[in-house]
Amino acid sequence: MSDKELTKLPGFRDFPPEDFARRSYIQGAWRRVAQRYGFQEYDGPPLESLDLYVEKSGDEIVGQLYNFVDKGDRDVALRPEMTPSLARILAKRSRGMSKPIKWFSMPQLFRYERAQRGRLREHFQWNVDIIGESSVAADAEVLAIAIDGLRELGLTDKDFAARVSDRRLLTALLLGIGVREENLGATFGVIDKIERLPAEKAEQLLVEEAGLENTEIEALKSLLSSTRIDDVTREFGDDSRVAEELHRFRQYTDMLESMGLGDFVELDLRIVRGLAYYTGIVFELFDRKRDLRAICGGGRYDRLLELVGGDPQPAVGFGMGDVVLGELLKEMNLVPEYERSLDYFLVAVSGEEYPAALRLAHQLRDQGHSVAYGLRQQGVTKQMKAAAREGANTVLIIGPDELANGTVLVRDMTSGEQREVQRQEFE
RNA sequence: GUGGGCGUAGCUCAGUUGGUUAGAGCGCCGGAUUGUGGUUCCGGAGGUCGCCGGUUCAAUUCCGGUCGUCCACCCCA
Repeated sequence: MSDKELTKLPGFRDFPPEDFARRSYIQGAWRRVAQRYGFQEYDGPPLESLDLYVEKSGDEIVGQLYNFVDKGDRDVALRPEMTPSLARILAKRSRGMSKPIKWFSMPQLFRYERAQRGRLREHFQWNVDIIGESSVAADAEVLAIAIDGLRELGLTDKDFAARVSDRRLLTALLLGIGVREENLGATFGVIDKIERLPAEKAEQLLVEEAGLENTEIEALKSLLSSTRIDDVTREFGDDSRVAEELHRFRQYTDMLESMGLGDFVELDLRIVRGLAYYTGIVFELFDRKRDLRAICGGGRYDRLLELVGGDPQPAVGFGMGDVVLGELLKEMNLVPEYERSLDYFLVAVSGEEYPAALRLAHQLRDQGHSVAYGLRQQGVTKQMKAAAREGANTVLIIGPDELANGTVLVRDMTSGEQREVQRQEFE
């Protein structure tokens, strides 16, 4: 051993069994829900070519890439998000696949930045995507899955909500209130962070960076404070392009309403999403108390497959990380207590019975039961303690008497009752 | 990347106004108990007081640096 202590890298997590159990609990819920919607699981490599991200994901992501040069002189990066990999995987083969393609994954993702609450250098993210379907029903399906993923973990509409918007709708609205086409990008940028800015600062940016006039700013403020589609329709719906976008957006929310998920969904035009590749409906899931960062974010990205060199395919999906979600679950007391559990624990009283115990243990294992026993010769007390520690439901005791009689003492560890049973009954 | 809090046993923490052998609870190991667990009792192991340097007769304690961690900011898939 070196005298220097080996520690884990900053921002990375260990998963001893208690923590691994929590991770499995979350991932199990994700997997069940995805399968319930008919989605197929896939994965890709954790290490990708740097090029996959530098032009497609936007500067924010590239600045936080966990990247390096490998021994083959290749510029590589640990994947910071899954969508580019998905696009790459599908780029070549999607042409021959029946549509829509409904895939999900739970990749471990990486970024290089200082760790803080809800953000580490590594996390697991549930990714769910529908490729090859431009209908708004696909958008609704994807949001429904995200919501159900949280419902599956015991969260309700009292705990979280989806804030939804549509970049196409927002574009039409901005053009409608007089924002010039060349200023759209900058305006989006300011809207994206408007919640985090003081009001004066936001207005200043809208004038200086987005080139907006005062009247436009007033209209924009009214827009962004709208939480009901009806209000937006009344105020801005005369514009034919806006009306068209509103129609689709209403279909979207109506579908979620029909599913019974209406109470989870709120219009919020301030949701833009930082990622460069989103093209349509976008959404984020937040805890109601707003203590935490976004639990989940997603939307439509119809251009991405084309950008990575594949066939153009409409696409919509989301990513949900395990770190923020884990904190919310802990806060809500929705993480089940970790317990070991075992069907049977065998006790050999004197050591003479060890061969018979091994034989019985293996018969039970062949039948599919979980079975353990002491791995060294110890007194019965010790073995019973071990049985309790491992969470045994039933202890099977074989001593000299049982060995002679061909029986086994069956002890129910919950009730404490025990009875003698012929060993053959377990065969 | 910037600023601040914190770093003492496996875990949660106490303590030392600078002074000999640094403590508790929980956990772990052993025993009470050579055919019976979860309770109880007794005993034990486990610490270079994060690391490096400075001040001092003497540093776990004061000072500086560094690393780690947490929080906030920047940013946010």
